Amino acid sequence: MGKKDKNQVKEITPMDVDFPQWYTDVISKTELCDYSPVKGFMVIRPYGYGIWELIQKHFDKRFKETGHENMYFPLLIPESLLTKEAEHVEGFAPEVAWVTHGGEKELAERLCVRPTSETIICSMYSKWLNSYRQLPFLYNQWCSVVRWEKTTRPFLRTSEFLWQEGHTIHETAEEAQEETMKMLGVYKEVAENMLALPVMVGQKSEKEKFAGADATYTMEALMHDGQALQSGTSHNLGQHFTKAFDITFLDRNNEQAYPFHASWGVSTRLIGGIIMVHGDDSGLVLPPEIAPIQLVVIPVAQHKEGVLDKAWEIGKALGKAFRIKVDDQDGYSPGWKFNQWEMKGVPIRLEIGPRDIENNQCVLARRDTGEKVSVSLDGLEETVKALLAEIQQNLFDKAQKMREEKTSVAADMDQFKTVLKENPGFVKAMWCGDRACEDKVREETGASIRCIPFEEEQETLFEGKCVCCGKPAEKMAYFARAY
RNA sequence: CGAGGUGUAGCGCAGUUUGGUAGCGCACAUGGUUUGGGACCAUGGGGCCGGAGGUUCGAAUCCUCUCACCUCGACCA
Repeated sequence: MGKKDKNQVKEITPMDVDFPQWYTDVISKTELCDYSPVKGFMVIRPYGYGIWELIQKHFDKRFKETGHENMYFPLLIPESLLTKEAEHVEGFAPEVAWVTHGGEKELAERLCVRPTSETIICSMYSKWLNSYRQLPFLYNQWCSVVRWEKTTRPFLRTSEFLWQEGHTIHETAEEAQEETMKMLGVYKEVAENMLALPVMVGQKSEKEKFAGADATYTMEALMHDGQALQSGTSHNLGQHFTKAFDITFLDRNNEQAYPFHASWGVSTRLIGGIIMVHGDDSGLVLPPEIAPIQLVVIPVAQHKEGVLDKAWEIGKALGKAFRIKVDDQDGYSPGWKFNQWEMKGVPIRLEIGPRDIENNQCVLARRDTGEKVSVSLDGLEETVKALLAEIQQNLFDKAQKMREEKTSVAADMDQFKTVLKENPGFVKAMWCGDRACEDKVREETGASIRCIPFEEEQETLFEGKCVCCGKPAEKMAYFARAY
């Protein structure tokens, strides 16, 4: 894009100048969300909610394909339930909101607004489960949760956020682990194929794991500014909650046993990830799979005979196969519309004017590259379909390339600091497993362990010496500063 | 919760130092000319200057106290 064009989008601060400002500019100018009267609570506007609905659709489809059913649990959880699992309450207590009154009357027991639903769900599971024949329980719920955050940012960290939480119960530890890994795999697949977000997957350190889990697995995406975003987590909760909530069943040996539990979630934070991975100085760039509008038809010289009719004819035909909009607003120049829809991240713009109609063609402009081509109106649906697929793939490839460019290795602390400063992003380094080393890296560099990759992705760097203490280390970890 | 910053029309800002009729750009409305990368002319509507106290003949401006929001840190999806 030329200099002149860049200057035309006056409303958005360039990324290089001020990345956080760029982010807030983009979300407000594109009307994804707005601030509400209550701090930390955001209003998701139609365009932003449209993206969320599509994200939901893709994940929900895969959840159902993997055997899960949706359900819904209440918003409020009695204090006595929340406090049953010790690690869990310790982790969440500082950020729960409490309901103390019903009308004017003080409640006998205060109720918390769910920060997550393990406790209320397990309290019900214990009523429902009797026999191994009923297992596994494969349930999910779409809802919102509240965590009273001190610092909030739209989509990335809000006091209330929309998410899904899957809660499954299994006969054996192996099955719970299998489910945990399977859902992490589903997350990665949808993130990469539908949201075009390349993610690193792996395990969280003890320090970073979920309060009340045996193990937490995560997918981590890398943003344009080199910071990582935890984009989804899958927890193996072992028997922490099943024991605390006395969930028991008669097993195959006719003995009472505690089952094994897994939970997994993704949230509206993903929208923040999409913005910060794909966006540019002109605004949003949306992957076709989750774009509320995949193609916008812009009539040129629309006052002229036949132009609007043709635009609508094309729009209606394409509308059967794609999510489209015909921008026939009067009083805005085509140039203004071009910029407007570019800012909104619509993958393809279709221009149709008198010259095109004469030649039985139209102009297609792609958002990801800015490239414009004239194509025939014959076979247009196929052309558009292929182009959308190409854009989807290109966005993923670009993001992956960016991540690779922003990934460094470090042998020791000095090198760690240098590479992180010169090329902010992921730093691959050996880690001995000691909490002290993890803390020290964090303290001195601001980077935390984002994930410890699985066997197949593991490498031994620098003769297996811990980046911090130099002692033998078996595992390589991905470090980064994070949102 | 620590450190900075900002609150004036829907949005972006000037005006505050030195108190004296509340302004500019964009957006909005109406009419007209335009329309292949943010068109132009004319006319018009819109404000307890975040809130509460105080000083003063007079406060957006000075003083005190508050509230909200943004950014950066510490903590989390």
